[in-house]
Amino acid sequence: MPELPEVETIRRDLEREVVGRKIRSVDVHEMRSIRRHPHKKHFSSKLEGRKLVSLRRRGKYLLFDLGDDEVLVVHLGMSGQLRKVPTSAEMAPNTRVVITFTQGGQLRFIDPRMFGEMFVTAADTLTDEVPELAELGFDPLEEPIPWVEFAARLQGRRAKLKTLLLDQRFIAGLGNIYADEILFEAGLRYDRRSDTLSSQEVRRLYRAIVEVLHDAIKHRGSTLADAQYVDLEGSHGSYQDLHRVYGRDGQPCPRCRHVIEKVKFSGRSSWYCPQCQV
DNA sequence: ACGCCCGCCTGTAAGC
DNA sequence: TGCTTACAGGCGGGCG
Repeated sequence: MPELPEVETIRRDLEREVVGRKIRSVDVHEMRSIRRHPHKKHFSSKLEGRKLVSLRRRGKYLLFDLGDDEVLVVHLGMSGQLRKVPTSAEMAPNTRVVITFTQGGQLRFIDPRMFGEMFVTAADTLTDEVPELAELGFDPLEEPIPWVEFAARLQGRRAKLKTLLLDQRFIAGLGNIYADEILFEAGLRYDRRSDTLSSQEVRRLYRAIVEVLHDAIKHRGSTLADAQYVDLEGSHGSYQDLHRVYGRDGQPCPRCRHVIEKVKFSGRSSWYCPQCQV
């Protein structure tokens, strides 16, 4: 799915193209995509007539401020897309929710696998009603922490590094692609225990997190061969061309030329260089 | 508290 | 060619 760089790319597009607009009508084609609501009307009536006042991102969540203390929460899951299209555009397969604006144009939520979701909730009870948001760890770009604090948090756990990077309660926004790319950049193995890092290694890891994410945003995220991730306009990202280990088993390491390996780690694929990641 | 597995879904590619 | 299986960027729950 979209990870932090892809969600941030979409957020910036939405800010320019959609924020400030007023919602005329909402069509829900699939209950599963609004599964926290008891029925379609319960969701659509909370949006119709409202304005998208502003938009924030926390980790992989998009939070639209609707005014009147209400928030539209969007999580794209594994295959979710948000597309801004003219009202006359043909309906793409797997379109789950359609939001029509008063000045014309639509925002469409397309999601083949339906792991993504949208819901409206009160802003002041957001964290009570949505525990996964309340428990979200720091966002490395929106709420960076001092590296000594990061060091303390790593020291306080005895988990493998990749497990921690993927744990949204520890750090918000990373997924399988960027966890692997960050660990490569930092020169650290996926299975290195978090409490064994030297302070130099902690700094390298923190710097790698920030650099890889910034770089990926600069290139508008990663679109893999399945083309599941596209931006608001339907365009691909280009950061996949700069991946140094993800999906590159059998190819030479860009740093030391040793062959990149692919392993299974807690049920999913991981790529790394066995020579320069320690 | 942690690690591991499953289920949630559809779509695609690889394997037989 | 056609069927089966594995796998895919996420996440929550349950189990030992």
